[in-house]
Amino acid sequence: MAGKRFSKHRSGCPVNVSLEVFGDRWSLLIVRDLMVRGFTTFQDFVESGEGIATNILADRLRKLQQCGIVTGEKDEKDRRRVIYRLTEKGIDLAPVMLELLLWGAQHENTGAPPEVIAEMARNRRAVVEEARRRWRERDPAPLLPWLGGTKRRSRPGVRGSEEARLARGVRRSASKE
Amino acid sequence: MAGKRFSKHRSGCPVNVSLEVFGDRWSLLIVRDLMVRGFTTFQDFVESGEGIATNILADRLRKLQQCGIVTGEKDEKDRRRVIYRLTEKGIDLAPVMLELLLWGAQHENTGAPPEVIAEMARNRRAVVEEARRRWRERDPAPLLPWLGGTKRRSRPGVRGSEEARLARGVRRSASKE
DNA sequence: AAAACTAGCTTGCAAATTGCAAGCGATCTT
DNA sequence: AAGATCGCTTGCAATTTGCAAGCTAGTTTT
Repeated sequence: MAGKRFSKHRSGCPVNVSLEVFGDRWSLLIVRDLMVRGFTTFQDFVESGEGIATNILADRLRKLQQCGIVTGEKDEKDRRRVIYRLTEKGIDLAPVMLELLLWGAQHENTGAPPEVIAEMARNRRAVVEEARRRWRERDPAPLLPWLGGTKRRSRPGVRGSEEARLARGVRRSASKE
Repeated sequence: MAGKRFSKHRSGCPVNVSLEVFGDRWSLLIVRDLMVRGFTTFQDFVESGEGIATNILADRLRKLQQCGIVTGEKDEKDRRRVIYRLTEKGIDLAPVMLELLLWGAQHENTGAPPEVIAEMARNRRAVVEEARRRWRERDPAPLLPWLGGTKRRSRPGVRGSEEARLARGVRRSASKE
């Protein structure tokens, strides 16, 4: 009960531990796609624009499962498929993801519309809460349509000002902040 | 003016761009040490516990300077020394760092006192504002004493409940959130 | 002012990780 | 029964890392 400290980690600093888990080019992109783009299958990631190699993808999915951020279960309807989902530990990365997004959008040359970014920065809580809601209710519609890979839209036509509503903090949880 | 999109990046997604800048094991640890431990010199990082190799350190410091997160200027008093500091773009990573810290502390086995973490989670704004204040005023005292490498404490003896005060959000900026 | 020392790198090299292409077994589809 | 598809695995070359050693400009000691 009192022998090993911080098990396998190089240092007990939480920042270091977090980076040991997903401090590389790909892990958080996978989490992003699960969280924000409604991806669920291996194929989704392979076709996902940034061009991850399949061996790396398989490796990262395995590691993310091992540390409890992602689950993978066989699809009932097509037994070849594995359906990947975020665990609660995984969806808890939403604030990290959001801050990463805001920083990148504010300081680098990205494809994100500045007004939307500004609104998101103003309504951080609402954005995170919306991400959580989608995860809870397994809503597969992508959270940020301007991200590009808009596959699997639920009802085509309802979307379009989705990100604007979101950024404005329409959801009830946005009362204070 | 209308030729190349998103200059050198693989995809215009802000998350991807951010990860291209500091998505590796070491970059954010360097930023952390500059931000919360008051590190300023090459030597500080070398002795910093996690054991970064000097070639990697030199490389990361160079890259962080190239993308405007860090500056390096010769020390007036000892011309061998280079003093590294965060730019404003660099200190803007404080929210990312905080969320990374909170996630790690809440979900992994780390050395962070749970009560302090809980308080920090409750007072995110105050913590970030305190980090900014220290950066603005060039206050070299480490922000998180329990992080370990407590070098260069300003007045030894005043410390000890520093992190507790911080977490409780003592600073004026913590009024709402 | 010579010798010894220090800070911040650079270099060389072995080991690990990555990217790319091809292959493979299990599961649909026709 | 013959493809096509899905989620991987394997092989291999290229890049990146970790470790030790060296090197240069500036500093302290003698």
